[in-house]
Parts: sequence; C-alpha cells; structure tokens
Amino acid sequence: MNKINLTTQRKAILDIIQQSHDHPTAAEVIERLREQGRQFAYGTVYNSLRYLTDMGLIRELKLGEAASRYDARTDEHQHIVCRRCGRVDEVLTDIPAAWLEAVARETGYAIDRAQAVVEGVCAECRNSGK
Amino acid sequence: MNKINLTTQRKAILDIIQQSHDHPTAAEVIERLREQGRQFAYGTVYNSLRYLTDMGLIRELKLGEAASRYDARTDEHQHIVCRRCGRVDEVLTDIPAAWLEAVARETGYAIDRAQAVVEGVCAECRNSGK
DNA sequence: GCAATATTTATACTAAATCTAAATATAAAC
DNA sequence: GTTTATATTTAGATTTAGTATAAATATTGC
Repeated sequence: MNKINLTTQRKAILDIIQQSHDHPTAAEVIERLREQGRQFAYGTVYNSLRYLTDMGLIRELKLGEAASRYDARTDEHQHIVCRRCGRVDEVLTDIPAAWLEAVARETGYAIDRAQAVVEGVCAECRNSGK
Repeated sequence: MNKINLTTQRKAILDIIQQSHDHPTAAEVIERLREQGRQFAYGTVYNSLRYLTDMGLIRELKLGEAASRYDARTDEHQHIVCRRCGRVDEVLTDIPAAWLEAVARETGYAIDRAQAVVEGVCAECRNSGK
C-alpha cells in the first residue's frame, strides 16, 4: 500500500531538486523547469512539492526566509545559512543527544526532533569581501 | 546617542509583548490591543514590531509557521513547539558550544549564532489527549 | 511659534501559498 | 476495449503576512 505515484510533473520536479545542490525554493524550481523548456501550472508545482514531501522523497526547509526551500537529502540533518550571500549548506554533525535530553527535562516535552538553523559567514564570503 | 523613542503606540505594543507569555504574532498583538480598547493602523503595528526588534527590546521568532512571533526575552535562547496544541515555550538550556565548534570545522563558516526549534508534545497534551 | 524631522494612518501593493472547479489523465470494472 | 470511477493538472481566484507610499499628524529644535 501507499504506493508512490510519480507523474510526469512530479518526476520532473523531483529531478530538479535532486540535481540542485542549493536547496531551491518553489519559485526557483519553476524557473529551472522553464530553462528546460517545461512549464507546469503554478499550483501543480506546489502540489507536487507537498506530495513529494509527504512521501518522504524530499524535505521542506523553513529557514526563516519568506519562502520554503526543498532538499533532496531526507536524512535528519541541519542547515547553515550565510549572512552575506544567502547560500545554504548542509550540517551533518548531529545535534548532541545529551542536549535534547536536557531540553526534555527542562520543558517536560516529549521531543520528536530539533531543527537548527546556524547563521554565519561562509568561507568564500570571508575570503573575498573581507 | 541611539536614544530609543517610545511613542504611545510603541509603548502599548511593547507592553502587550512583555505581558504575554505565549509569543504572540502580529495579528495576536492587534487582537489584544483591541481587547484593551486601543486600535492602531495595521502598518503601525508592523512598523513598531520592527522598530522594537531593531532596538533590541523584543525578539522576532521565525519558527517555521507562516507568521513571525515576538518574544520579550531578548537573551540568547531557543524554543520548543508542541506538535499538538501549537504552544511555544522557552528553552533556556544552551546549545553546546562544542557542537557549534564542530559545525564551524565541518562547514568552514564563521558562526554567529544558532536558532533551534525543537518539536515535541507538551506535558499537558500528553496527559490529556494521551 | 515656526521650520525640520519623525511617526502614524489609510490604502495600495507584493510575495508565497492555498483553494476551487473545470478539464484531463489514469486505473478499475465489466 | 469501452465505460465508469478515481486521481491529477490546470487556470484563476482567494488568503495571509507583510511592505511601500504618500498624506496627515505629532514631536523636536531653535
């Protein structure tokens, strides 16, 4: 059951996200589709992004910007955003379990997961702009 | 220099946020002002929230919901959101510095700060709904 | 009090995303 | 292999959160 139904549109959108390494927004997905000569209805892109997210094929990132970004990496990991150029990179070092346990003790919550957005300046920006 | 100019409107909005312990959104601030019999222009509330944030009197929280929330606690701390009822609580246990150092090594970024949103189920929801 | 500056107000506008209903496409039943 | 049922796509309207603009009002410095 729960078979994944990858229509032409959904497959094209999934491909874009899997081939991009900069966590594109919905608007950027539409732009890249157009570069490939494809064009789907606005709503179809949003529907597909939600479908792919629900099916666990991609992840929706809410990093505090106006628009959500999408990531082909679906394993638990965090993100770091450059304050200067806005680029978003993966953070694969896990948040310490001991911290989550301390938070559970402090708050009385049963914790499912933690989403961290680290802010800083990327190596490239530091070298160029000073 | 940089004197803080607290107009009637800004003071009223600051008071609301300082008296609320549930991190209200702009819409909720407007609602609570109306309950007090006050009503400011829509844009004034947004301008004031930005002014108060810029002045460091409140903090803007972007927790992945559509709307920003505002917090009278301006010291560095994190937040935890209940998946069931949506309440937002403070997390005062600091993110381990060692993790941030590991992230800096991994990514090559100079890190300014980290914002974490922990998700779980609050004690109240666990006891009631099961 | 009067000019200069800052703030508020009402309104228009923008961006991101969702909703709706009709049109298509796909799958299931016979 | 049509017919029926279900799922998906489409175009366009709608919603939500927030910003921009320009006139009106308030505040400050002389």
